[in-house]
Amino acid sequence: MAPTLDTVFSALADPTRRAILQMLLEDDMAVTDVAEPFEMSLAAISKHLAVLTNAGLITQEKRGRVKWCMLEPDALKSASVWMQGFGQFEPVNLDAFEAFLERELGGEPS
Amino acid sequence: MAPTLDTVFSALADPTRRAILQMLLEDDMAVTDVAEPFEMSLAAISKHLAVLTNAGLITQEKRGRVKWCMLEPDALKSASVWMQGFGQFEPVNLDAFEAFLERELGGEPS
DNA sequence: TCCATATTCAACCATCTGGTTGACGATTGC
DNA sequence: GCAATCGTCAACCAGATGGTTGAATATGGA
Repeated sequence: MAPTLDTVFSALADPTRRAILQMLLEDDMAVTDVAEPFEMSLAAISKHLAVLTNAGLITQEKRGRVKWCMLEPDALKSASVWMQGFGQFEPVNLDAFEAFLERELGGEPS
Repeated sequence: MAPTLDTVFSALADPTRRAILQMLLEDDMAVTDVAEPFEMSLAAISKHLAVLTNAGLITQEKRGRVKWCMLEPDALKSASVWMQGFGQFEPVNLDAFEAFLERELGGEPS
C-alpha cells in the first residue's frame, strides 16, 4: 500500500528509527549491522525496520543470507511538501534549501 | 519543556491534528469552533489541542470565556531541518509545494 | 552433512493513544 | 443570583506500540 502521511510521520516519531535513517544516509547496511549500536534486541530492530519499510522510508533486499537496508529518500517528499504548506509564515529553512541548491546546482555546470 | 522531534513528529502523525493545523492556517480559532467540523467529542479535540500545544505547534490563549488557538509555525522548523538532511537526495519540490497551496488554500469559493 | 550466522516469527507484557462519558470550574449575560 | 456557555478533568476502555524471549527458517561454509 502507498505510504501515507500518517505512516511516514509516525515512523519518524521514534528516535531509534530516525537514528537508523541517519545511519543509512551514510551507506546501505545489513540488519545485524544496523542493530549493532543499539542496546536492544535484534528482533526489536527488525520491527523498527518493518515500520520504516511500511512507511516507504527504506527498502530491504535479501542477498544471500544477508538482508540489506537502503534509504528511500523519496518517501520524505509528501511529508516535506505537507510541512512546507506552513512556509508562508516561516520560510522553511531557506538557508538549508539555498545551501542545497548551491551544493547541487553550483557544482553542476560544465 | 522544549518540544522535541519526537513530540513534533508524533503530533503530526495524526490526521485530525494535521487537519486542525490546516484550519488554523486560515485563522485563529476558538476551541469550540475547531471542534465543530469533527465527529468527535469536544474533550477529544481538547486533548488533540493539548498534544499540539505540547509539541509547540500551536499556542493557546484564554480571553474571557473563550480559549483561542493560534498556529506556531516556527515549531515545524526543527522537524523540517531534520528532514532536509535527506534533501541531498530529494530536493524540496517547489512544484509540489505550489500544487499543495493551490489544492489546500487556493480552492476558495468564488 | 552439520554447524554457525542472519533474520523473522510468535507469544507475551507494560505502557501509550485516542476515544468515550459525566462531573466540574470559570465566565458571561439576563 | 442563576442559567447557559466554554473548556478541562477524571475515570474508563479498546487497540496500538515498543520492548522482551525463545523457537523457527534460510542460507553459507567446513
